[in-house]
Amino acid sequence: MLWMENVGDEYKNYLQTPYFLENQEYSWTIDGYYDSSSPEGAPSSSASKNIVSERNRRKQLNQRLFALRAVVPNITKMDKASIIKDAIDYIQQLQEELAKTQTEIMEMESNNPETEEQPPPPLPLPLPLPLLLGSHNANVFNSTTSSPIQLLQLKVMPMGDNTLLVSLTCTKRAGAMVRLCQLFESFNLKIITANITALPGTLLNTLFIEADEKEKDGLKMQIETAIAALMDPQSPMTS
Amino acid sequence: MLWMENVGDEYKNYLQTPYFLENQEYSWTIDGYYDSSSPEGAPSSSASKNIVSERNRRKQLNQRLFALRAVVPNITKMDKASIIKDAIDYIQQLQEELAKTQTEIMEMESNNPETEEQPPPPLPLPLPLPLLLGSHNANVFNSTTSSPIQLLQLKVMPMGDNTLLVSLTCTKRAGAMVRLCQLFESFNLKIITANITALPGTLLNTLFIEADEKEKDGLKMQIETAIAALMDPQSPMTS
DNA sequence: TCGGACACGTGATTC
DNA sequence: TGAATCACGTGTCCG
Repeated sequence: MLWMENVGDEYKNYLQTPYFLENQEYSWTIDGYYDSSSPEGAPSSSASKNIVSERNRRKQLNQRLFALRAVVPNITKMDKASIIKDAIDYIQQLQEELAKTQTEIMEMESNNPETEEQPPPPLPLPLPLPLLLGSHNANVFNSTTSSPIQLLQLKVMPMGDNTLLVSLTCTKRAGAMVRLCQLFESFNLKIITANITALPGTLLNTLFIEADEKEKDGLKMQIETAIAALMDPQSPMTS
Repeated sequence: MLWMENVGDEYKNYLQTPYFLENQEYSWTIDGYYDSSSPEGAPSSSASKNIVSERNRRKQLNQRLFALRAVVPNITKMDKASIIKDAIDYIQQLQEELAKTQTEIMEMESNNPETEEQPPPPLPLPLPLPLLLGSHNANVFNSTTSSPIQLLQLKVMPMGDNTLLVSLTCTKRAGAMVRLCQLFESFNLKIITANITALPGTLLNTLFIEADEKEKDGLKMQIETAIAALMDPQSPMTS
């Protein structure tokens, strides 16, 4: 806890009241640092304005940090830096798990296309996948993320020597590279070599995957469907 | 950017030299505050020890904050408080989506119990939902996420024609590519061309960035610190 | 006693 | 100017 106690002391005055009123007693003079100036009248000595401003800034920053700590489970140390670090790790865990579960859903859907004729009522409606991966939804500002990626070209070719060549071209959108990387990483493929090149307008992607003869067809299908799901439904390729 | 420039100024003294030596000139006497004590001999004036300590603490905290910003997409304002706030919102979005997808998986599985024909693959076993929000603790399976990325080589070189060349080599870890992409996308750089190549053990990254002469130094510093923050602290490069 | 973690007041900078 | 943000040095508390 250490510093939180002090923070608590600080918040005791703030959190309960929307705004702290009259903190003039709070800005007590340290050994008469500032008692001299400003005989009175205009109490804002313009220097102590900065003081209170800075105080509020620190307060807000600590509040936010506190809120962050509340959202992240398993905070080990209450250290400021540790809180941020734990948050980072946690975010990465969430991202990874999300990618995993989503690809899992995709696999299940592709394996059981008949799942659509189930009882309509409960059915939360198998979300359109592109929306899922790209989401962080309710994005007013985030139209970039949800802006569709257009698939320009996709080839998945067996190559002999137990390798599969994937060649992909698509339009470049904000977050496109991230989504592509997440997609392929979530596959848990044996990637021999992967290469992504971003040109001004487009994204080129080439990867060599290790797969024995039996796996190839399955993998090919899997990749194609996953990519198709990630891309714009109106894309020239997916139509 | 605002405050990052100052950070750059701060790092100018750190990143290039393992430790800044002889900061006695740096701890210049403010109107002769501390000039009196410690004639010499023991250079650690015990007061300036605190100064350097505090400096490092601030540095680390900013690094962490920067790393946090790298993990969260769609950072709007570079404000410290805003970074934390965006991170909080993002975490809540992730938690929500994860809960959705996992319940979806559970429903699908309960409807199609035969989908278990794939026990051998990773299949992380859909967690019981209540465990979801609270947990993510001590991930047995997820040691990959926390496995550190080691920075093997980093060069940021001005190139004339208003371009900056970034050449990066690091060890390949799960999520490494995703994190790298997020990092660079979050910069909002004018990327002329980017290229990521994944080899069995390592990750090669080359990008050309458009930046006029004035920006170059700032960008260079910014990138170096961001990368350093993303990488393993014990990495041979960051030491 | 030494070091780590913190809040504080201050000056600088930027818009 | 004026408000906002930051880094800095400092004193203090605690293990």
